[in-house]
Amino acid sequence: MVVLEAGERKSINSELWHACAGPLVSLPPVGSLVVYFPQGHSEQVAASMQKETDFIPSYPNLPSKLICMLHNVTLHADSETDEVYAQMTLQPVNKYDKEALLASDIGLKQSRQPAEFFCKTLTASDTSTHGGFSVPRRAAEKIFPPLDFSMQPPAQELVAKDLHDNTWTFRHIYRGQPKRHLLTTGWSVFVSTKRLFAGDSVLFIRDEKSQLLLGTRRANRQQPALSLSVISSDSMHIGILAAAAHAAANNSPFTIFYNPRASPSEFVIPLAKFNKAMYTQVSLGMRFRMMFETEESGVRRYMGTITGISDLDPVRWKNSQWRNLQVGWDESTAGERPSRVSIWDIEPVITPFYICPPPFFRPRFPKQPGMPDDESDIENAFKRAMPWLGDDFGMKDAPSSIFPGLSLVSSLNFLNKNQQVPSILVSDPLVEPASTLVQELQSKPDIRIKHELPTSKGPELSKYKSTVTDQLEASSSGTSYCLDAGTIQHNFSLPTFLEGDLQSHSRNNLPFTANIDGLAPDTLLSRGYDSQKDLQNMLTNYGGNPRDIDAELSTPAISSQSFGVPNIPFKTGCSNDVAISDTGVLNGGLWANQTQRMRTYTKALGSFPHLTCIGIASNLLKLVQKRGSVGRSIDVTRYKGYDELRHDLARMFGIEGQLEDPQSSDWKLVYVDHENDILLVGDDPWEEFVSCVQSIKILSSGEVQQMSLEGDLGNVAVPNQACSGTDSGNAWRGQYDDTSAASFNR
Amino acid sequence: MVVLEAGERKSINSELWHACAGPLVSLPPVGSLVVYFPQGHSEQVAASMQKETDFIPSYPNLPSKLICMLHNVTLHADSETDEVYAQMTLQPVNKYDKEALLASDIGLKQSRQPAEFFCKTLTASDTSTHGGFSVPRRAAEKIFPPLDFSMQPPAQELVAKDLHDNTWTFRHIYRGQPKRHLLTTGWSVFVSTKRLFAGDSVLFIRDEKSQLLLGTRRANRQQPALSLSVISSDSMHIGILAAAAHAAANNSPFTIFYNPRASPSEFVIPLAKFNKAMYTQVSLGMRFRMMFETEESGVRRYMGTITGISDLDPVRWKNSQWRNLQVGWDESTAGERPSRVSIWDIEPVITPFYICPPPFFRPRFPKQPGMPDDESDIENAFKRAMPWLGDDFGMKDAPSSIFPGLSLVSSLNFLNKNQQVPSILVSDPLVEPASTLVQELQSKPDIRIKHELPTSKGPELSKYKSTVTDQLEASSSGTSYCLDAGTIQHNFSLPTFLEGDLQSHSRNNLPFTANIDGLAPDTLLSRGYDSQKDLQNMLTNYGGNPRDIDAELSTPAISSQSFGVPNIPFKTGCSNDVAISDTGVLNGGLWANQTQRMRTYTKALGSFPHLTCIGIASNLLKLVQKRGSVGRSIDVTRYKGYDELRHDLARMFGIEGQLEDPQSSDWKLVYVDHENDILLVGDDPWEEFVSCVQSIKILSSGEVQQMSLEGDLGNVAVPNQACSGTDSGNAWRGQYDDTSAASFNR
DNA sequence: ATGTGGGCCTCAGGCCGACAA
DNA sequence: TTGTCGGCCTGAGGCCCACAT
Repeated sequence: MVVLEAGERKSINSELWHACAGPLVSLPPVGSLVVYFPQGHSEQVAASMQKETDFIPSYPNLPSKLICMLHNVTLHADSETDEVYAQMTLQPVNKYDKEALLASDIGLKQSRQPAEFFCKTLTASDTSTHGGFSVPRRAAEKIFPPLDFSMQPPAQELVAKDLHDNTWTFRHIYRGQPKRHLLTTGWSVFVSTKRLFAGDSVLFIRDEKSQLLLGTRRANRQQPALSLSVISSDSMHIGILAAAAHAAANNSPFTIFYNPRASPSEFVIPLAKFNKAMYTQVSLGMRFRMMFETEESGVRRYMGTITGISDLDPVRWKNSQWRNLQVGWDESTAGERPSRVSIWDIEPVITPFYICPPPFFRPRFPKQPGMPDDESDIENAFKRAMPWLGDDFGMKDAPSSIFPGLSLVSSLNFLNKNQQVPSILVSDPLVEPASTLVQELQSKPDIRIKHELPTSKGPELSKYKSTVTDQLEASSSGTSYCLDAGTIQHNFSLPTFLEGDLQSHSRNNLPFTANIDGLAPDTLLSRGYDSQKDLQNMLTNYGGNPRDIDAELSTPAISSQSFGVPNIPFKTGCSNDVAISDTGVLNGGLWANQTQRMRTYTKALGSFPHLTCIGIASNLLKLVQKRGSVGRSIDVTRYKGYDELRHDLARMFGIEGQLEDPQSSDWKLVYVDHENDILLVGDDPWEEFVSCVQSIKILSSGEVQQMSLEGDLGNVAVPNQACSGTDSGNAWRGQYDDTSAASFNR
Repeated sequence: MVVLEAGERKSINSELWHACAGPLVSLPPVGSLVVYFPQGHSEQVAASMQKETDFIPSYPNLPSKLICMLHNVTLHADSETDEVYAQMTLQPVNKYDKEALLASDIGLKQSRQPAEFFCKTLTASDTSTHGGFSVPRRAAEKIFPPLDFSMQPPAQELVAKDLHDNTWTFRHIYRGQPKRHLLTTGWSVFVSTKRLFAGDSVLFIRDEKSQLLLGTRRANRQQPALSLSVISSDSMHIGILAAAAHAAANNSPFTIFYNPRASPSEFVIPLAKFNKAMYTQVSLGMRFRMMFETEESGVRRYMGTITGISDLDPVRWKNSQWRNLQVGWDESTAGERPSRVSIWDIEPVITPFYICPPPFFRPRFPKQPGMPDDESDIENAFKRAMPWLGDDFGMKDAPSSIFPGLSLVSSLNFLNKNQQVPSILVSDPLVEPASTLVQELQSKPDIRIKHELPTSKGPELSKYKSTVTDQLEASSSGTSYCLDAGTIQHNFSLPTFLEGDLQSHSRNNLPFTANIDGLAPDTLLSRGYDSQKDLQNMLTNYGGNPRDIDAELSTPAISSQSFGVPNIPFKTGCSNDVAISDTGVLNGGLWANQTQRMRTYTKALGSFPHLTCIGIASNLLKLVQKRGSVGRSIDVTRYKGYDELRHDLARMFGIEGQLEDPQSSDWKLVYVDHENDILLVGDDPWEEFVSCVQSIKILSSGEVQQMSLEGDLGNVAVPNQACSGTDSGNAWRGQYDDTSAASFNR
C-alpha cells in the first residue's frame, strides 16, 4: 500500500501501479479537482457548484455532479488479484472557494508509465502447467539483466517484486533450437498463485535502480460482480451518492475507490478534462476519435460516429451526460468497443460545415411565412454563430471569397484589422471563459455588439438578436453558437438523416463540395503570419485525397427544421467546430483531407476582445505561445530533440540566444501535456515529450511564479451542456463572472 | 440460486442452505416483519414508525429503525466460497398499514436444519494432500448409504450435490486397521476446489429422497474485508442507510443482503423477536442466557450478567439499543463471546423481585416527608404494578398468604372469581397490546378502573393513580410496570450495587429470602385448577438447592431512589419479570431453585380484562390454550409422542375423543415455536417438535381459518425502550390505539 | 474411534528440443 | 521469432496400513 500525501506523487511502486493500471490511467494530480461518477452505473454523482438547481430526482439531497478537490491518494492492489485501485479522499468544493480551486488546479506531474518495461499477454503455453514462460526476445534483452553467454546454456536467476513487495524468483534460461529466452523454474508457481490464465498479462519493469518489478493485468473477463455477500449494488451505488451528498452538504471529505481498469477514465474525471468536454458541441453524425488500450499496453485511437444522443436512463437520470452518446465504430472490431460513451471520453473530429450554415439551415420543410430566406438567412445564421463580431466584422462589405455563393465574411479582414495589437493565445486546450469575454465586451464601447446588434433586418432579426443575446448571457459561450441538434433530432437515425441532408444540398443546387474542393490554398496564404511555412509543414505531413470530404458530408447534424424559429434555443459549445484563424482560414481546403486526423481548437486572443483569434491545431501541430506575441503552430515531430526545438522557437519569436539554454533566466519553456498537466520542457525524454505535448508556452520566470500562485493558465472553461438538453449551464456563468474580469486583466 | 416468492419457503437445497447457515439462523418467514440493522457497524438503520422523532444525527432523512415487511427471499451461495446469504426485498411499513402487517405476520414455516445430516470440522489430515477424509463412524452410518460388507474391502461411490447443484463424487471405502470409513478418490479435488483448510467444516445431508447434499462452512478466519476494489465501507454503510431511508420515504421496497454467518441474528430481526425483546426490562446485574453455535453445528446456551448499559457510540448513535448491553460471561471461554450484546440477543433469566417491590422500593436513602411507607408502600406499589385490578381484585380482603408481610392479593382468588367466564390466553410469547386492553376497559362500565381507581389512600395514591393511568395510556403495556432502573443506575457498577441492595435488605430486616424460601407449595396448590399434577411435573423435573436464590439476589436493579416520586416515569416491559398465574403462583418456591433454568412469560387473558391471568412457563413447561378454557402448562418431554400428547390434552380440556385423531375436523392442534412461527402439531418429527415448541393452542377449524386471514394470534407486542433512555415508546401507543379496539373485538 | 505418519506407486508437472507458423 | 507439441523424468499426490491417542 502506498500512501501519497498531498503534493507527493512519487512513491514506492507507484510506477508499477501505473504500469498495471494501464496507459490510459490518469489519476488526477493531488490538489486538482475531479468530477466523479460512480462506476458501472447509469447514474452519476452529484453536487455541482449550482447544486441548488441540479438535483437528482428522488434524491433531493443528491446533486448531479460533484466537483471536488483531491486531498490525497492511496494506491492499493488487491491482495488476491493484484487489481489496482486508488483510494481518494475528496473534498467537495464550496462554491465560494473558486479562487482557491483555480490556484490549486495546477497539478503536479504524476508518475507515468515506466519507460523500461514490457507487457506480454500470456499464451496458452505460457499458462499451461506443461511448460514455462516464453519471453519475447526484445523484451528480455531490454528488461532482464544480460546473460553470461559463456555458460552452456546461458542462465540466471531473476528476482522480481510485485505490488505487495512479495519476491518472486524465476530461472531465466536461453536455450532451445532456435535459441530463445525462457522462464522455467518458479514460473508455474507464479501463474497458479496469481491465478493467471491465457489472456491475462504480465509486466516486467526495470526501475531506475535496475531492480525488477513484476505486475499482472487481468483480461477483461467478466468479474464476479463483486462479492455480493453483504450488500446490494443498489445500496452501494446509493452509498456513493449519499456519501457524496453528505460530504457536499457538510463540506466534509469523503472517500472513493477508483479502479482505473474497471472504469477507465470514466469514474474520476479531472476537472479540466471535464470542462474541456463541455466545450464540445455534440451532434448526430459527428465524427470522433477515442483512445483505447491495445493488447500490448499501448494506446490506439479508433474512429467513430455519433449515432444517437439520448439519456442512458431517461427515467432516473434524465439529462445526464453520463454515456448519453450512442456511437458506431468504423472498424469491424467494434464489437469490443462500447456502444455508449460520454462526451469526455471522445476527441471530436472537425468538419467545416458549422461555419457554412446555409445548406443545413435551409429548411427541408416548406418555408413558413415571415421567415427570412436565402442570403439573409445565411447572414443571420452566421451572426448568430458569432454575434460578437457584430456589423463591424464586415459581413456586408466583404462577401466571402472562400465559399462562393455564401455571404460569408472573411475573417482575414478582421484579423488584419487588428494585427497591430499585442495578444496571446489562451492556453490550449483550455479556453478563456466566455464570461470574461462578455464582460470585456461590455466594458468596451466600440464592441458593444451585445446591445447594438443591427435591427435593420426588421422585427424577425430583432427577435433573433434578443434570442442570441439572451443566450449569450445565459450560456456564457464566448466563441460560437450552434443550433441544438440534439433536442431536435434526438432519435433521428443517421442514414435517413444523411440522405435528407444530401438531398437538400442538391435541391438547393449549392456546389458545396466542389467549392471547398476547389479552394487554392495559395490564394489564402498571403494574408497569414508566417503561415506559409506552417502550411507547408501540414501539407508535407498529411496527404490524402481531397475527395475524402465526401465521406465526411454525413457529419453535421444540424437540422434545418430548427432554423428561423426564434425560441429554439441555441446551444453553446461549437468551439471545436468553428475554426477560423491565421492558419485556420487556410484550412478550408485542408479540412477536406485532414478531417480524419485533425483536431481543432478555438482560441481567443485574450488581451483584447476585438482581437479574437480563432485557431486550429492538429494533433501534431502544437501551439506555441508567448505573451506579447502571436501564437504559432509547430510540428514537434519535425525536430530531433530539445536543442533543435529551442533554436527554432527562439528564431520564431525573435528571442534568439535567450531560449537555447535551458538554464537561461530570461525565458522558460513549459508545456501542457495530454492530461492538462503543466510541465517544464526538457525534464522528460524527448520521445515522451513529443508523445504527450499539447501546447507550449514561453514564459518569463516571473510568469512562472505568478502562474504557480494563481493558476492563471486558462484552466477555466466555458461549460457546455451540449445537446443533451440540460439547462445548468447558466449557473456556471455566475461562477466565473465575479472574478473572471479580474483574472483576465491580471 | 434459489428464489423464493412470497409464500414459498420450500425449495431446492434450502435445507442445505439452512444447514450451511448454521443452527442459529432464523430467516424471518416471508410476510413477516423484520427490523433491520446493518452488519458490522456500530450504527443502526433507521425509520421507525415514529421516524419523525428518531433521527440519526446528521442524516436527517435516516430514521433509527426500519420496520419492514419481507416480500421475498432469494437464497444465494457465493460461487467461490459457498458462503450463504439471503437477498431480501423489504417493504418499509407505512404506519397506517398496521392491520395488514398484523395479518401478514403469520409466517409460514421455514426450512429448518435437516434432521439427517452431519457436520465435521476438518482436521489437518483431512485437508492435507497426502490423504483422504476420515468419516466419523456414526456419521457415515447415519448419512451414507449402507455399504455392501460382502465386498473386500467394502466400498461404494458417493455422489453429493452442493449449493450450486454441482455434483461431487467420492470413493467411500471402509478399510484400515481398525476399520474406518474413508473418502478417498475425489476428496482432494473437493478440498482444493472449495479451498478448504483445517478448521473449516463440511456437512453431509441426506434429504428426504435419500439424496446426498454437501455443504461447507468456513472457519471464522477473518475475511478479506470484502473486495474493496470499488467502494469504501463507509459508502456501503451509508448506502444501506440511504437505501433504507429512501425506501421509507417513498414507501418503496429495497434490497438487503443478509449473511447469517457473518452477522448471526443481529442483522435481520423478526419483528416478533424484536417486540418481545422490547418487553425485557434490562438492568445492571441482570442474568441472562444467550445461544451460541457449537463447533459441531449445535447450539449451546451460555450464562452471563449484564454489567453495563451504555451507548455503543454515544456521539453518533445515542440511545441506540444496538449492542448497548455490556455483558460478562460465567465461563472461562468467555473470551470468544461478545462483550456487548443487544437486548434481542439474550434470554433474560428471571428473579422474583419485581413482584416483590417493598425491599427495593424501600429507600436506601433517608425517607422523605410525605412518602408512604411499609404496608401502604407495598399495596401502592402493587397497585401500581397492576392498576387495572383496582380495588375489585380484593387487595383488602385477601391479604397475601403467599408472601407474609406483604399486602399482596392472591391472584388465585381473582381467578376463582372469574373462572366461569370463557377466556383464552394470548399467544406466548406475544402479549396483547395494552391499548386493546385499555380500550376494553373503557368499554366495560364495570371495570372502568382507569377512571375509578380508589382514592381512599389519600392524595399520594391519587397522584400515583394518575401517573399510572397516564403511563398505562402512554406505554400501552398491558401487564406490568417497573421503575426505570436504567435511567437511574445507568453506570452503576454491579458489585457496588449488589452490595448496596443486600445491605438495604438487611437494614430493613425483611425476612425476604427466608419468606420466599419457606413457602410450602402444598398450601397453595389447593386453589389451582388441576395444578397439583403440574406442580409435580415441575418438581420432578427440577431439583436444585432453594438457596440458589441467594445468587440471584443481584438481579433486580430497581432503585429505591425513584420510589414515591410521582413524576418519575414507570417503564413498561416487565413481562418477563412479573409472573403470577394458576401455575405460576406455585413457583414462589420454585423460583428459588429454578431461576437458572426457567423462563417466565406474562400472559394476559384476552377475552375479558378482568380475567387477566398472568402465567409462568418454564422452558420445559409449555402452555396449552383453548378458547373457552383456562390455559394449562404441560411438560412435553414427559410424553413419548404425539399420540400420548393428544390423549392427555383431550383429557385435560374435556374433549376426549375429539383430539386424538389428527385428521379430526373438530379441533386442531397448532403450536408456536421458538421463532414465533405458528405450525401445525404433528408435521415435524416428535423430537424436533419437543425441542422447539413454545406453546400449544387447541383451535377449531374455523379459528384456524380466521387466524390465517387476520393474524389474530396476538403477535403484537408492547415496546419497551428499556433502560437506554429513549423516549420513543409513546409513539407506539398511537400506532396501536387507532385500530386495536377493532382488532380486539373481531 | 480417529488423527497422523511412513511406505510405495503413479501420473501431473515440468524441463527439454523439434517443428511450424 | 515464438507458440505448441512429444519425450522423458521426477516428485507431489494419493492410496494403503501401522501406530498412537
